[in-house]
Amino acid sequence: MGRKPCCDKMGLKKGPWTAEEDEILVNYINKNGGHGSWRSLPNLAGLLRCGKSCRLRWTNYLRPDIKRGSFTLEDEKLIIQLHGILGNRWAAIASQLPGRTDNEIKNLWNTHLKKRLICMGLDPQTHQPLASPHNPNDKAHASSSTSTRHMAQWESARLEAEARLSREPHLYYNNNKTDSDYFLRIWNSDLGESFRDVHKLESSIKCESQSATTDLASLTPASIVKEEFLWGVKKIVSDSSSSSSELHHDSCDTSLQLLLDFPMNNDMSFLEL
DNA sequence: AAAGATGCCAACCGCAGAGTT
DNA sequence: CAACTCTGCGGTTGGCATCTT
Repeated sequence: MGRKPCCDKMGLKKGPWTAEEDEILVNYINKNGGHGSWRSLPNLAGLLRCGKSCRLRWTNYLRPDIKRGSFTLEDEKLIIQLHGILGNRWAAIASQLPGRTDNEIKNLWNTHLKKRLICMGLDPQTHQPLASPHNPNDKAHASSSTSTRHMAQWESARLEAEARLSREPHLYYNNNKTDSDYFLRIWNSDLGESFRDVHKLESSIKCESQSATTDLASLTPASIVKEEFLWGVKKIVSDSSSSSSELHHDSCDTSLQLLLDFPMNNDMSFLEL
């Protein structure tokens, strides 16, 4: 659905912000305990800017929790790892680096990190070795990347949920509306913890004896915890979603399957470069 | 010293999704 | 349910700073 840009009004100032404008904006937000509606803020605060420009200036520069200064090596490494999982989803990446903005990370990526990956012989988009005509590792890489992609899929969902919760913490307690939020909530609960323990145990048994696992799982308390966990997830979904569509159930089932296959030891070593 | 190239980053633009009327 | 508003996001750009020739 199309919509007119908010900056089409004549007479509104564009370009770099002055110290006076910054001060007006900060004072207004501090005095009113928040920005309220961005659209009406410029009029109320007495700024000749559009709301969008004010929001950008605040979120990228004036916010009190903004971290200034250069990125550390650890930060850069984390950004590269997260980019490998999330791609160009700068906001999701920024949510994992407190005090850093998506714009800042995007700029860092475009000016430094992208080039660094290219220098290392890696494709900055896929993080795979740049295609070479006779690279013997290509085949092995393709098969290993399948499992990595699977884990990345789950991690991506988790990060998105965390990003949402960090923006709107109230969602943690009520009105959870998306699959990722449901899963994060129950995943972090006591039930989720029990499930992880059980699944870890089952996995180790499976390594030792493939055939014994199913019988064991069907008879021990492990299966009960597992069933209880899955029931809990489904219940949260059905309780919270008044209009459950076919699509919703499909994605729920898919996520459940991913959940069951996700590594249980929180080992993120597969992210290492 | 001057001109052009390159790097960097704040800010803008337009799209999309969610919420509201 | 359509029309509209608000907000967030990612891509892109303008302009200043620095480097190179």
